[in-house]
Amino acid sequence: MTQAGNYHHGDLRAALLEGAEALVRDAGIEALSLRRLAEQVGVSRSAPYHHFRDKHELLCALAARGFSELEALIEQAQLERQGDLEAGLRGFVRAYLRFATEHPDIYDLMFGRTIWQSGRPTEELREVAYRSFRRYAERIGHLTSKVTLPTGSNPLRLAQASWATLHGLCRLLIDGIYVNRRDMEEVSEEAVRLMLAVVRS
Amino acid sequence: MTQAGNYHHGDLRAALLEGAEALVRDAGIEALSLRRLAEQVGVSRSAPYHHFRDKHELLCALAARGFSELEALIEQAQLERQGDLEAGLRGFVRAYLRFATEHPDIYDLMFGRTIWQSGRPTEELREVAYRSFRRYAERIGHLTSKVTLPTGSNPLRLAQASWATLHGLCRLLIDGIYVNRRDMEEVSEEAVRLMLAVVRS
DNA sequence: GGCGTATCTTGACAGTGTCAAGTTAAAAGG
DNA sequence: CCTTTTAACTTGACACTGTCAAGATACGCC
Repeated sequence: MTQAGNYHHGDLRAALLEGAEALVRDAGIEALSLRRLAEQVGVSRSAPYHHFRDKHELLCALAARGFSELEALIEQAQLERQGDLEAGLRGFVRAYLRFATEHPDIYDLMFGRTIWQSGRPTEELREVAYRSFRRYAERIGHLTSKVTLPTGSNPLRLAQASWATLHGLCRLLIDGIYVNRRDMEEVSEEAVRLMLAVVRS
Repeated sequence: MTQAGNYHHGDLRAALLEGAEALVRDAGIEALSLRRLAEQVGVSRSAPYHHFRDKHELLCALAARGFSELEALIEQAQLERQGDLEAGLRGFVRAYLRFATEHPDIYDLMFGRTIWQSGRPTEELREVAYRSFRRYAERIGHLTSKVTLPTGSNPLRLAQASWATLHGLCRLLIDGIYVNRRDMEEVSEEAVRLMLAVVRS
């Protein structure tokens, strides 16, 4: 049965993932080809196919890693820093933006249509992705438990809409439509204002 | 000098653009290859290179077309239908979402990192894209000219943040992360509530 | 009618993802 | 300890892709 590892190479699967991440980090996602990756890791071009059915499946594994990191970020966020809702929210938004801009290609992979639209996402990926959002929604729900939302609104919808805002900001930034980082910081503060306004109505 | 057209083929440039759009519409963006396009139009594989420097340049032209359509949508929107701000806004948001979901690949092209991040966008594209947003910002500005925004906010920031929200919603939808269209309609109403709340504070 | 030039074609190259068939080496069973 | 099974890996090949260099073609202009 062999517990996945140390055959000829050692642990090729892990090495591939690590190599892929390095390649993406250093040269961008379009530089990540299976052949190049294989060469860099030091194995033949079709060795990866014994650990990933597809290039697509490798990308899913990469994205899943990203979601794990994002989930940690969400859980560690102090949404109410010393009772100050605005400061807490702003801190979280800033952290989210930093995450996206520090790993733009990974973020693109995590939320991009390559994975979700065309090829079907892995079960593993779907799980960790949805769990991330659920955690976020829970925290937003807890945050708004003491206030009354506008008629028609509810915590889940607010969570979805606010995530969409956050996500849109990140995309505009990492896709290169708005290039000025400083500007985007101010826009993100405006986004915080949007979120707060609905809570305080 | 020959005003761009009717040599051997007739007007290859236009035929290529039309063919590309059809190809994308019918089979998705990943089915659009220059060779396939050339074959479909009925010319040799490298004929397109006499009208577009690159594949990238053809994609830019395609995206520019999309922005023209989007600009028309923005200018025709009735943001204040019979004095009802909420109904007008909701109508616009719905129209924007419809635009994105009806041409998902084109929308992805218009705002995707393929064009804006990696290869530099064409001058033509940059112009029409920025003009679209400027028009939107102007309309939002006009809309908020009668109310007082929260301290720190201003019409431009509001326009940017609200577009980000809209854009984020579209991306989540067309990238296949949220698949339920009905749900997204409700989320978009929540987004409208967000925009309205900040105006009414 | 000849010339220049824009337009288009053919051949070629270096990439890509992926598969089929063969090889190696580690684990399992006697 | 030796054989058998089986997972891991390699090599060769195929059909694609974008792009370029060199050649052929046909149109507009003088």
